[in-house]
Amino acid sequence: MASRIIDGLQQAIFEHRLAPGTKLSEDEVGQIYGVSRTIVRSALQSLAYSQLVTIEKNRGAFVASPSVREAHEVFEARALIEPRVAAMAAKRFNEKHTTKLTKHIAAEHEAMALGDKGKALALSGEFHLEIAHIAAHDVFTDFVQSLVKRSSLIIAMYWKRPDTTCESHSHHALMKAFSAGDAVGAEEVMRSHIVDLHSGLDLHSKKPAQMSLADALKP
Amino acid sequence: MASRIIDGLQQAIFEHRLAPGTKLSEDEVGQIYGVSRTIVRSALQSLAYSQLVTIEKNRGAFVASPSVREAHEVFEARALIEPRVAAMAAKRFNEKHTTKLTKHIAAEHEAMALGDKGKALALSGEFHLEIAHIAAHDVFTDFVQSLVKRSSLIIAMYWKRPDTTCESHSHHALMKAFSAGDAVGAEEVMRSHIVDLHSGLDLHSKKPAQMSLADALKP
DNA sequence: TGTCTAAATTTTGTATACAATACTGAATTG
DNA sequence: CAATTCAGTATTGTATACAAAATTTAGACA
Repeated sequence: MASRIIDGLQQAIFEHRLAPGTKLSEDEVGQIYGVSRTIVRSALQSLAYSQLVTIEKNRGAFVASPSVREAHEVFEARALIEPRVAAMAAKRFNEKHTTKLTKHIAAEHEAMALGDKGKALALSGEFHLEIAHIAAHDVFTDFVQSLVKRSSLIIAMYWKRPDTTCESHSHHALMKAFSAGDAVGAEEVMRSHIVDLHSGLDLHSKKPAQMSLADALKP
Repeated sequence: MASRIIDGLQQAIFEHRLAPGTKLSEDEVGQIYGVSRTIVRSALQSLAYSQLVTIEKNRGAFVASPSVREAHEVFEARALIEPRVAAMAAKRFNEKHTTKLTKHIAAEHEAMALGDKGKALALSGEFHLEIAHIAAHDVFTDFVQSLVKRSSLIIAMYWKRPDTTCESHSHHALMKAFSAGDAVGAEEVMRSHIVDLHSGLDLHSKKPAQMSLADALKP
């Protein structure tokens, strides 16, 4: 099944084990996962839809290397959509959601304490996706999922301070607004949280390092 | 190339020549377009990604049949995103855009006058997409494109009055706001235009006709 | 008749084979 | 020595072949 390959590549991209620009040869990927190119092609096509991979005709697939401009756009989109989603979630929030999100925040803390940056980043993204699920709006959920995935790659590329993840505070504040059923508050907290994330990026560097070159140094 | 098949199927879906629920057999589609199943599968996967087709494991692909709920969600999303896009477009608007949109509106009028409902619907969707291009925000443009496509299918299924298309007035008002560089005005016109479209749907019917049954009557 | 079962058929899922295109590098030439 | 051409190699694009699953059909039985 292709989903195993999609997940594997996604994870590797988010954790920067596959650097932006890296060539994803169909044969190579197929041998690693023990499947034929047919499946790999399907997986790569799927990853291309979610913009984590770029496919060039007759040249193959590469790990995406989002531009500074694209990074801005993704966070502008999040700043428009997610506050609305948070407001919707606040209106539907109940006890079950509390326990689920609480666990999530705890897991984030733990990952951060252990210094597992990759896992912390993944969990932080899942938190936003979980909120969309609570809002129970499939169209917005799809958008948020897409934006969160792209953000994971963008953060992996452009995050200013490799040490800090600095998220948990906002997530706690969101929880509070949800518990109080405060839609307006949740909306505002979410907006400023997204703006924070956006401003935590270093989007002034001339160009993202073209990793395919770095890769070329290897042999 | 798969794009020919994607376009062909899309057009057929929008124009209701392929009814929601219709089975899209890989072999059948492949023979029609003179390509192998490989290409057809790729095309169907692409259409599934844009939600115009539903793929069920081991059962195949079917023309999507968006639910009433999905219809509401799509237009709610449009009502959030497109006004913002319109405001951005208003700020970047110039002469070249005027001529392009004017032509577009004329074409819509013509199609409507000729009673070509399918073409009028397609042009109306393209108008919204054109605005997104003017706004020059790739992320929002992708979202608008996706939403417009889904809207085309939804309108084909749920539109109240088969005769009226009733759009051109709003499109003209949008043009006016753009020309004046009036971002706030454009935003508001767009919002009410989307709400109009939304309320032009008949979303009270118990269930969309399951066309696969109607199809079964054929032989 | 109507329903259940099982073989036969069709259709999708996956792997492989062949074709077309792009990449690599050595030989050649200015 | 730089640039260029032209094989040879490697990789992607597409078609086909085989495997697995679902659907259909036929027949048995009540």
